[in-house]
Amino acid sequence: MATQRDGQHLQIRLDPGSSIPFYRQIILQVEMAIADGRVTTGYRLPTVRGLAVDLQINPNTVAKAYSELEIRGLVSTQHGTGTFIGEWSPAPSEVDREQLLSQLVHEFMSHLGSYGFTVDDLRAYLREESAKDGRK
Amino acid sequence: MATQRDGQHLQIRLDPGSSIPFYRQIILQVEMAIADGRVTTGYRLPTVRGLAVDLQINPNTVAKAYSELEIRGLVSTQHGTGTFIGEWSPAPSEVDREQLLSQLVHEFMSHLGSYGFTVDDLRAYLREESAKDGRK
Amino acid sequence: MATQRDGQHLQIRLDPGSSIPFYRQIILQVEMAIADGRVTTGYRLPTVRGLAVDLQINPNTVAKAYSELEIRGLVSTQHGTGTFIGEWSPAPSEVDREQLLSQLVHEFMSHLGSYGFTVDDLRAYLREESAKDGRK
Amino acid sequence: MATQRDGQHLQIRLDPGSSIPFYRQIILQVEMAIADGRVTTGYRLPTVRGLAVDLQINPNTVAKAYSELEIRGLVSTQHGTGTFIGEWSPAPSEVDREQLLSQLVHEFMSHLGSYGFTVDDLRAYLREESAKDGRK
DNA sequence: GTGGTCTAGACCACA
DNA sequence: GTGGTCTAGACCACT
Repeated sequence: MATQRDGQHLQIRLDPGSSIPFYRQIILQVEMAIADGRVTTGYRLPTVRGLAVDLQINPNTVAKAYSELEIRGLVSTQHGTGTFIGEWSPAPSEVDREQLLSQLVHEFMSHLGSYGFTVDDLRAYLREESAKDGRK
Repeated sequence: MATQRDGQHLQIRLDPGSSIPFYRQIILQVEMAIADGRVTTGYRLPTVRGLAVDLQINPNTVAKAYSELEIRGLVSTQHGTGTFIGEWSPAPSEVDREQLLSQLVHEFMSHLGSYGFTVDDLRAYLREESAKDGRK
Repeated sequence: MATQRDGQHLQIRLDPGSSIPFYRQIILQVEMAIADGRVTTGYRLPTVRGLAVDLQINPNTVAKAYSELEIRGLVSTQHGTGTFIGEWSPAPSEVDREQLLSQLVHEFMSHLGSYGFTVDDLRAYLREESAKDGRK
Repeated sequence: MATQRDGQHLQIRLDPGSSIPFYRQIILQVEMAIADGRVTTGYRLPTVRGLAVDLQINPNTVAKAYSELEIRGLVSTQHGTGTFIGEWSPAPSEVDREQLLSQLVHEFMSHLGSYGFTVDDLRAYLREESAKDGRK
């Protein structure tokens, strides 16, 4: 098990071949790490320069990613100290959240419909994804 | 009544929020409609101008989409008559469909994320929905 | 009255002497224009390059400001078309909003207290500000 | 009991969200406490280390603040004894106080803005509150 | 022409 | 050492 600890917390990797821009790949990976609970409030992200060297990209690109994360309230940055995972914004009532989710999903389904996908396609896809994650 | 199921065939809808450009959204929706048989050889696509007005976008954008569809051989344009689904319409591969679905889902998840929802919230929601539907 | 129409909608000006960075000055002025109702949903902001020339600053700086506004959901940008004032995000219930405002104000007052300011100082300040605006 | 009103004299609190750096927040709060007489000549400030622990910040930051206060002649440091409010403590001018208040309010408004509140919402709220207090 | 991304590099302020 | 701001300039994709 110990051999598996690597990249357990937050190991950012870029796919230069992807059409997703670098800064967005970083954002997505940080978001995922938060969603998965791999990192939580107070966790310190790699420094802008450090990550830039690691990924062999320009520091500005990392900074742009961190900056967007901060605007969204996912991380908070302390000048001269570093960038940290923030607290989750206070959740509205559970009922409201459920309603909101329902609305968002329905909008999305109508959108998927334009491409000929059905709810079952979505379910199947999520099932596969979850299977893949399990194998990893 | 059956003649009136127009919207069932090809109802193009754009998502301005998506990172997929308009012209590509149009292409994908036409492709997918061909793929699952909602439209077949000889079906007449909406006119460039008509669709542009409908979608409230620049006619050039529609034209670009149609043009690319023609290059790929999926549709053929009859000057002064309209644009029609071609005779030999190679359906997009399952892999392409899966990729598209994947991209759409990931974008949606990122969207959900900004409201603080996780993949698991989505899974849970779909599970509940499916349970409800079962009961009905 | 007609002589007063200038800069009525959105006239952005930078104060190079201010300690507030350029991109933030732009953000603040757009926010103000929205808050004042000088611009509303659908209003098209100056182009990135155009504004940069006007203000004699680097286009990237304008882009950074617009980008933050977009992340916050205040504007929405359409690639190749421009940047537009967005719709207001759907408001939660009035009661919740009132509670939220109350909480925020109380936090702020406690903060002001550390500097020796009182609620009355705040009231007086706002009164002056409103007087100034009226004069303009 | 009167000897226990400690927090009344000088209770320093930091706002990590503010754009005002920590060291400056400390300086301003000490200045303002002097200005409105909450602390006077001979009052002993918290120790550098003690305050750093309290505020959970780097001692260097507290030291920097105290050092600047000493340069301005507002406090004097007695090696091995502590830091004390000086004998001649020029109070910050009214203009400075107004500027500070202005900055704090503007920052707060920007904060409120991200929740969709406007200056007018704030005004309305304060008006209501004042009405309520009057009734009490 | 529009915005988006990325680089290189400079200078500043905070801890 | 940390992050923040700004410039200059290149290249790309969308309308």
